[in-house]
Amino acid sequence: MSFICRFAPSPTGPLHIGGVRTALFNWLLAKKHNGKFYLRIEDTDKERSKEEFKKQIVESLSWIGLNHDDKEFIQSKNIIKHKEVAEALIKKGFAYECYCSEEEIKKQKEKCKKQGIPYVYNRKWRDAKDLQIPKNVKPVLRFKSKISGNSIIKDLVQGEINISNSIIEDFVILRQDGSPTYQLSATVDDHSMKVSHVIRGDDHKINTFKQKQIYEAMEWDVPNFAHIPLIHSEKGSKLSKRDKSATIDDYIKIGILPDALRNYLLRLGWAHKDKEIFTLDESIKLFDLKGVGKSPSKLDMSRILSINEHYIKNLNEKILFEFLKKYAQNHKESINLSKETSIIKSLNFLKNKAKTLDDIYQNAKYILKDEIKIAAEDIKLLDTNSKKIINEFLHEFKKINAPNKENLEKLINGLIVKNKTNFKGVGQPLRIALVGSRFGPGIYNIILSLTKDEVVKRISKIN
RNA sequence: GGUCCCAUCGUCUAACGGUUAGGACAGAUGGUUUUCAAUCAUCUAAUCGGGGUUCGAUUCCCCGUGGGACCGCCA
Repeated sequence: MSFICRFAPSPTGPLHIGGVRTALFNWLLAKKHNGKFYLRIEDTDKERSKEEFKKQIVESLSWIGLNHDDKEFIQSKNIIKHKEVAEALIKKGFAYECYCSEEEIKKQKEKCKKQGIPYVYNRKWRDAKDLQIPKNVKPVLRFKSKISGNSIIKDLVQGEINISNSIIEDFVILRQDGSPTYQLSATVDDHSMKVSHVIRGDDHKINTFKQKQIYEAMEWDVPNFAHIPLIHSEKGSKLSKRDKSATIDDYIKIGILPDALRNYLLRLGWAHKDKEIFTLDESIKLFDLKGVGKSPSKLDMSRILSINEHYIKNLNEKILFEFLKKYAQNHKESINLSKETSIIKSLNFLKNKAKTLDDIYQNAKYILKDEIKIAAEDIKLLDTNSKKIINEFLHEFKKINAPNKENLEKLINGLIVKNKTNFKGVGQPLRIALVGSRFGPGIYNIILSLTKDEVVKRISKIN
């Protein structure tokens, strides 16, 4: 059996994390079975579709490594084909024109609401040979849905879903302006792309019953369906693009690594025993739809951070630096070329303090910037005694030709004894002088990550 | 309101019908340390309720309850 999967977002907003997970599951299944993974941009809503969103979607997917086969499909380019299928459905007796005005429909809905009964289009024009066609109304084309009986879909995640056909109305497949609606376009495209597995969000479940009828009317093979539960916001409702930390850009902005996000998303609603960390290869090998749970899961930022931390700690420093460099370029200030080597050298301790690329960037600021600002609260800590101590340090430090951990340790231990203080008594003022804050990396790490001149310059400034 | 779906620690989840209900994140406590972190050790914490079926139910069935999705000429 061939596996042809697809991710079909509409470019009406930035890609959010639920969409990324849907794409991931499709991608994983395709890779696992040596199949295809396509990207289809569903841009038939001309009003809301924007080129910038399409770009953002494509870039986000490529950022997280979900590369698609072939060029992306642009749905609007296939409209002619969709209309041909609409024609064919008319010929086969599965579609009809409906001349109800929008007001008429609206009235019906209100009436139903008042009576407390569910609205379904009343099929007025379904068999309306003797109805007078109004001149001022342009028709829509509706699909002739089944009226009686039940329909079942065998969902690969949800199991069998059984509904009564009476609740599926005669849905619109061609708008007043003649353009195809989602139900038609998606079905026609899935068929012509030979999609074998449609993996999408839970919110499409009802659509499946509509689309299935189109497949059957056209005598096309019906693909497999898998509806995965939605991701909920921390509040517990469907994730919307307005939620904070919903779009993938929100995560990129704080410096989440693509692999970490991929790993997090994989584990959200899917598990393989007690395993938490999955390399890309492992996830391809181990992923299956059977392991996908049926209940929605909530987003958990601290979990994302923790996984990200894990990936940062385990990343080769050269690669980590490339991420950092790119991150700084896009979201902060570019890293000056002259600072590159000292940053790479310092990454081994910087990364141990970081949950995100932004943390690394912030902690590395004292290397990146030639001027350091001392926080107001920390200036207070530099009293006369600590100034005296760091001046003594400076005096001795200048004599050292090549600073290393050993000779620095000797120097500082000497100062501790001489001043009858402890490590903190020497370390804290030094850290403030060199980094601008009482928080920061270990004091030896700081000194050795700066040039001798730079250390001298910064300490000399304190007086 | 109608239809459909779901239900294990706060969160993500594991557990052929037989486990002291496991792991991870978060939280708490202690050790280490040079500040913040990190790290190590320990701890707290869950099968929504009620009925069945069964020798035995987290697991199967029914009913409640709670949560969610859908109900567009959006996708």
